[in-house]
Amino acid sequence: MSLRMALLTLIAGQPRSGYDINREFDGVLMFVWHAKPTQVYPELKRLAADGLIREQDEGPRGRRPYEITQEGLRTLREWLTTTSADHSQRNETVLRTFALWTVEPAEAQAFLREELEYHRARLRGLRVLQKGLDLDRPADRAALLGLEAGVRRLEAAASWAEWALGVVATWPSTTAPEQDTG
Amino acid sequence: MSLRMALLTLIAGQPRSGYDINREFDGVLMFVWHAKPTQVYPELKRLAADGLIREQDEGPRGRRPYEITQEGLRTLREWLTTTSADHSQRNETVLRTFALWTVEPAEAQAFLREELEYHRARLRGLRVLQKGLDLDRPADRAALLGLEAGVRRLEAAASWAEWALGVVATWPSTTAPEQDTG
DNA sequence: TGGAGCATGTAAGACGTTACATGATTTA
DNA sequence: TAAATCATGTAACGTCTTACATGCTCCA
Repeated sequence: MSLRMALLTLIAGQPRSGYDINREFDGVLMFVWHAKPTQVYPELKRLAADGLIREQDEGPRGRRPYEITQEGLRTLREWLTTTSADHSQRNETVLRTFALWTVEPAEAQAFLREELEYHRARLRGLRVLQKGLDLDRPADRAALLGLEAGVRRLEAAASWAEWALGVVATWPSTTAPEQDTG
Repeated sequence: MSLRMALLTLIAGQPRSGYDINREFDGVLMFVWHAKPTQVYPELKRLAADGLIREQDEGPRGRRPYEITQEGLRTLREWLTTTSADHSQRNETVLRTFALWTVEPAEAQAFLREELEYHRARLRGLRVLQKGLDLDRPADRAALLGLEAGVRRLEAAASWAEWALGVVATWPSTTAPEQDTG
């Protein structure tokens, strides 16, 4: 259900084609929602068939931009005000962390260093995007909040990885299990 | 693929039945991984058929606890060391945030207050769990890192919601659009 | 003119959820 | 002895991914 709402949210902000949406799913929205092109295009057709979005005139290079309809906007508002958010998440970084005790501390540290680097790089990207917003546009004012959520999450993830690296440094090797020194 | 790894991770930490695992997916692991009982039970059967886990003697009340095998542990280590984590995420709270400009500021604030309360409540729960860990057990040492990741994420989410409430307070009503006062 | 990227799609299969089913054990 | 909870499952359906297909346009 939420893929529909993700598409409506993007198109409500400004008219977009499937291709535009796919680029967002690969970029900014990677930490919010994502879908493959093969899922996006048929869903856009369905939204149009249901009257929630409308195909605009074909743009350059065969683009098919969609705009939101009154009915689409109404559906989006209803979703926001009458249903509550699903808080269940899937986070592979944390899942792997729970299994880290099964590998050598050196391997665990390699994993954490990779995570640290990844989150730092993403953080830089988000901050650039945040500066590009036009706060006179209501949709961009909301995007500011959304991007700030991403920035704070990435900062938390990066500082966690740094902290975890220090903790793992104190772990005994798995092949030479801990022994008391008494 | 990662559901298998989530199950292996849990069972590697200590033997567990499907029921145990379902309770974890509903509780601690809600921000890490989740699956419904109807997906968990068949997957456990498959893992056992593949020799990655082994059914122990039937416990009280018809419980069927599984323990990890050497082959299962080897598979888990290989996953950790030879593949890298998928960082794509789905976060309905942030998705909804991008659409918040379509509703009245008062409705947006109600949403943010609900989020704030939710994250604060979860945070308290995680901190209790973290205190219950036995750091002499390697699996619990890894769990400490995992739970800390959750704590930091929830802290970030709560402080973001507080900040966002302040920002939304400055938004003009959608029915009475902004006008310059000059 | 040939390669990279633009832009949209179909089909098959894997993964995940919802609805439903079953029986045992503990507690009131 | 009735209700709540424990504990495991099947079937149908919906969502998402992977593999494959097509043609256009920009740039070197």
